[in-house]
Amino acid sequence: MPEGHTLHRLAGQLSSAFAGQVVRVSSPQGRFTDAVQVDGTVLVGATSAGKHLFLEFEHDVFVHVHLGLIGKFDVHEGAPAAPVGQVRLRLVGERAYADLRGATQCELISSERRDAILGALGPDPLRPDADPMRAWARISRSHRPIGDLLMDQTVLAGVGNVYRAEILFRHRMHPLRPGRTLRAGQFRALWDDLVALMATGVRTGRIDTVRPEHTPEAMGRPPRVDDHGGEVYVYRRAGQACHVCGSRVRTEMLAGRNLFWCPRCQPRFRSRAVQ
DNA sequence: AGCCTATGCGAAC
DNA sequence: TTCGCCTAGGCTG
Repeated sequence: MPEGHTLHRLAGQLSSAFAGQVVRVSSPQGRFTDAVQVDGTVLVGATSAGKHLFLEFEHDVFVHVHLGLIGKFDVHEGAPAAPVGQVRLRLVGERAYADLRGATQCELISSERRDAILGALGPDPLRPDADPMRAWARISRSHRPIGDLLMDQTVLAGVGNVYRAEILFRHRMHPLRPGRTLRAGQFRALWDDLVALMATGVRTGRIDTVRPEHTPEAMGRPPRVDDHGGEVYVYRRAGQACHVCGSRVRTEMLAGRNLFWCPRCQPRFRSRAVQ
C-alpha cells in the first residue's frame, strides 16, 4: 500500500526500532548481496522522500528502498522468527526485526547518489521544508492533465493513485483538466489539503478522505470501509454511486493507471477561450 | 494449479 | 503505449 504516507510512517517506525543500534543486516532470499557491507554497523536512522526510503548507516552509507506496487516492509517486536517467503532484506536490532519483501529497489548507495535521487523529486507534502511553488511552476505552465501531473514524482513527490483520485474529488476538479488552466489559489488549496490528508495517513496508516458531513453515518447509510482499508469517495468505486450526488463513479485509463471521478461533482473543465 | 489483481516505475517498441 | 518486474492473496476450475 505504498504512497508517500506509508513510506513516511515506515521511516518513523524503523528509526524508533533501530536508530543508534548496531544491527544485523542480511538477505535471507539472497538477492541483496550488499547486505554484508552494512551488517554489524550502526543504523543512524531512516528517512523518506516521496515514495523513496533511505536507511542511513554509519560511514555515510545508505540503503535505498523503493517498494514499487507490491513491496512491503514489516517491523516486528521481539526476537526474529524464521523468514517466511521471499525476504529480500532483514534488519535485526536489540528488541525488534524488520523484513522487506517484493521491493523494486533495494540497493546500497552513497550520500551523493541519495542527494541525486532527492534532487530529482518534486516537493513532498509530508516534508516541512517542501516548497509547493516548485510544483506550481511546473503545473501552471503545463498542458498535461492535472491528474497526470499529480502522479509525476518530479512535479510532486509522494502522491499515488488513491490520493490523486481523492484530492481531485474533494476539490471538484476533473482529472483531465490541463494544469495551466488552474488558478494559483486552486493549486494552493490542493496542496494544503494534501498536506493535511497525508499527515492523517501517516498517523493512521490508512487513507481516509471522506469529510465528516459525507460519512455513511451523516448521510444515513450503513457504515462501510472500502476494501483497501480506508474510506474514500471515488478510488476503485467505478460504477458505484457517488457518496455526495449518487451519480455512478466513472473510470478511465490515463498513462497506464486507472482514473476515478464523479461526472457530476467533477464536471469536465470548459475553457473560457473563444469557441 | 493457474489466473487475476494491486496504492509503481522504468525500459522497450 | 505496452511490457516486465516483484509478491501474496483471492478467486476459478
